[in-house]
Amino acid sequence: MVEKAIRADARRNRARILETAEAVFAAHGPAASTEEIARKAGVAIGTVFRHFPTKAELVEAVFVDRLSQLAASARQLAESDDAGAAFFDFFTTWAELSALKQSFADALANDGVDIQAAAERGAYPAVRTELAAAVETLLTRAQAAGAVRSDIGMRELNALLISVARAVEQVRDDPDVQRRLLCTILDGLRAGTASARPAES
Amino acid sequence: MVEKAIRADARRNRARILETAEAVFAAHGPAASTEEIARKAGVAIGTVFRHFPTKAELVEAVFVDRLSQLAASARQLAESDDAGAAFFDFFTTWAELSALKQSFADALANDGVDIQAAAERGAYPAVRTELAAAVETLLTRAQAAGAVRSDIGMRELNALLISVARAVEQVRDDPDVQRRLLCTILDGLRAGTASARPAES
DNA sequence: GAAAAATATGAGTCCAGACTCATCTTGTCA
DNA sequence: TGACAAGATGAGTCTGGACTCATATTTTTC
Repeated sequence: MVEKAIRADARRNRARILETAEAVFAAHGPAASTEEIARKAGVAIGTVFRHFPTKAELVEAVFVDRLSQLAASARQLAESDDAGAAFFDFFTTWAELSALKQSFADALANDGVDIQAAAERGAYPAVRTELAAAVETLLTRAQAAGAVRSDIGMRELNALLISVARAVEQVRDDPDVQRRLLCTILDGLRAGTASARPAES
Repeated sequence: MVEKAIRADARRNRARILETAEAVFAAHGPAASTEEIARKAGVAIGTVFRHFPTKAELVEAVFVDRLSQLAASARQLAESDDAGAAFFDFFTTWAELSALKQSFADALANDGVDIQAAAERGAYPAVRTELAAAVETLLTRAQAAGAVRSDIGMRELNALLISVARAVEQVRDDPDVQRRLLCTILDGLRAGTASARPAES
């Protein structure tokens, strides 16, 4: 069962393509041409299609990669003692990780318009579910701890996360603006904001 | 100087195309094909190109239309006595108007990626400036009245507006979720949330 | 180190969608 | 109502970008 027949250069190329695709999608959105990715990765276009038979699969691979990172981060934070801090930390991590990934937010937003085919099968739905579960844990615990307003659920949070990713990216040139923006949104999420308003850092 | 040589049917067609384009872009994003718009508008594709020589110009026309509406709304609200309410009302109007316009939010977000050429000339920049000015008035007055936190400026607000448009649209199927989402964001914007927290409606 | 298998190459195919234009139709105006 | 210019038509052109495949290069294996 241990498939070990992958040639070393093939593995290297695959990683390189994935990496490049991530950067290119971030810069030009998922509409960026496969040819550009191939060129920047220093391989022929045929090589890209060998590893990712369709463009949708390439896009999917990039997202699965990102989502995995975020899910891992969420799971780790879920073990923290301070449920409130864990929640807000995740939100911040999310904003940071998303900041450079325009296409990421896009694809999440329409969830299956750009990557219809891919969204139905493969690793994508699994990772997405995984992430959702981890985030839900964070939210529930933070609400139980009285740190987050209790009138919102996963749908609200999801929509908010996606839009935060976009908003933050929009002002990526100015970290101060980013911070204030994030702070504003987080303040809205706090439970009965009258109580636990920490001093501005 | 009064150019009055526009044939009646031409004016009708133009309006029809604009209207249809708005709907189609809303449904499928700005990548929707010109041919589809022509078909749904009941005209030949050549007619679309007669009125809007390039696709970018068609997209621009649709946005200018929307932006004008919003600018008008903002200007009107700016004359209200209650600066705080005016600000929050505008936010709500914005969210509603944006709710059905995916491409609208997109185009605003990247402000000149999809419509590069168009953004540089024509009515677009003018209307955009107009809207920005009206919104700035609303913000400044609301802050002066102590209704909105004073640590944010137009950049933060802008990014927030765009993200709200997206977020709201994402959950357009559920008005309750929409309301809670908007409420969360507005709460974050209020000044020293400790003071003026109205009862949950 | 040579055969075999896996992988890389990139010119070429194919197609969708923007845009053109020769020709036909219709509103306008006297 | 006739004439003519503005407008409409849609088959056809052109282009960019996804995807293929015959051939050339590696790796791997023994």
